[in-house]
Amino acid sequence: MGPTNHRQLDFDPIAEARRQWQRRWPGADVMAAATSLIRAQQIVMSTVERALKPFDLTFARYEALVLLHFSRVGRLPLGKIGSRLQVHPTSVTNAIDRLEKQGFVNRKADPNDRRLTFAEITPAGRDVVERATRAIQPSAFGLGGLKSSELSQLQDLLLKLRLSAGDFSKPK
Amino acid sequence: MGPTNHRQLDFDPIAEARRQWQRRWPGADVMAAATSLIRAQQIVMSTVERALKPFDLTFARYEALVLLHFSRVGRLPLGKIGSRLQVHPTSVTNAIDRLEKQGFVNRKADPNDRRLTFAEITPAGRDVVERATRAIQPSAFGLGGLKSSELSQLQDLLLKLRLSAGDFSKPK
DNA sequence: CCAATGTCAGACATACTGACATGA
DNA sequence: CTCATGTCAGTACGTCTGACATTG
Repeated sequence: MGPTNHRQLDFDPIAEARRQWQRRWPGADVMAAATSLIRAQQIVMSTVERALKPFDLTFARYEALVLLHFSRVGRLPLGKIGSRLQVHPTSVTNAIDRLEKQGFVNRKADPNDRRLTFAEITPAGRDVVERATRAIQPSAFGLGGLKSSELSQLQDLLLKLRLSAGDFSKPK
Repeated sequence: MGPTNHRQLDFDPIAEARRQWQRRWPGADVMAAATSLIRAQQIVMSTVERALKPFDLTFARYEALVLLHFSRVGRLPLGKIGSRLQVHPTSVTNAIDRLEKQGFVNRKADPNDRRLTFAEITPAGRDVVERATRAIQPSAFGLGGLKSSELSQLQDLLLKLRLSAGDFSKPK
């Protein structure tokens, strides 16, 4: 997931691409913004994964653990995890398989609707989330270069983007 | 790569996560921004990949083709492609293998330094890039919801982020 | 001898498809 | 019957590690 360790370039490859793109095609600005977004995500992702590695967690599994940790009773049906995290059902099955092997969650059947499978976080699971989260903090998710005002500006823009793309429907 | 088709949520899962995070851990704002970034990237990525699918191109291979198309003589050493696109050497080998099988690039040895391998874009390659790019345009890379001023605001913030993370060294 | 470049094999992680069993 | 939920097998892709041959 994380991108690679590479010699640093001494120029902005995106600015360069934008220049070239502009010569032949429309939409150079959208392209540049999109590419920047992708790069930025790679930075964030690799920063977090580096911090999670000692705990043998990937970001996907960490996210699932956090979600369970936050849930009222420490358990959620797999389907709900998938829709919250926007991942494919089979990916959820896979992630939970892994977490179960690691002893961080258990599977439990729902007595009421026996089609459902709950994933329930274990004490060991709660423990790693806490420790992993502490390990992530100093890296600031790779966003340490932004001021607090810039962070919220960024969030606003991304929210607008997500809303327009139908990431979720208008709350209230 | 694109994330999944899912029932739309009727609330913002990130806002919800931020609320919960804030109760127990510091850095809720950074977390929310980072998560938003990841989601936004998924939107952009899946939009582009959807548009590229008819051409049997992935985003990685499309990027490589664009890079070659933009290059002076239509050819670059594999290593250069890797550092520009920030991908692992083996990923480059892999992508070029694919593109070669598709007839979009050829490999050529460098007569001067025989350690180097050039990837050279073919006429068929130039043709798909052109067509694929036209196919992407209407989707605006998933960024159609942002005004032009917002796009450049976003770009500025991401540039700041990339610079602070050492994505490349100060130009000029 | 040492460094750089590209390739290969093997291991993972995620995503997607299609099929399926279970149960509401 | 149908629909929903989760699982499984199989496929594809990209990333990474470690080893290697070639060449400068």
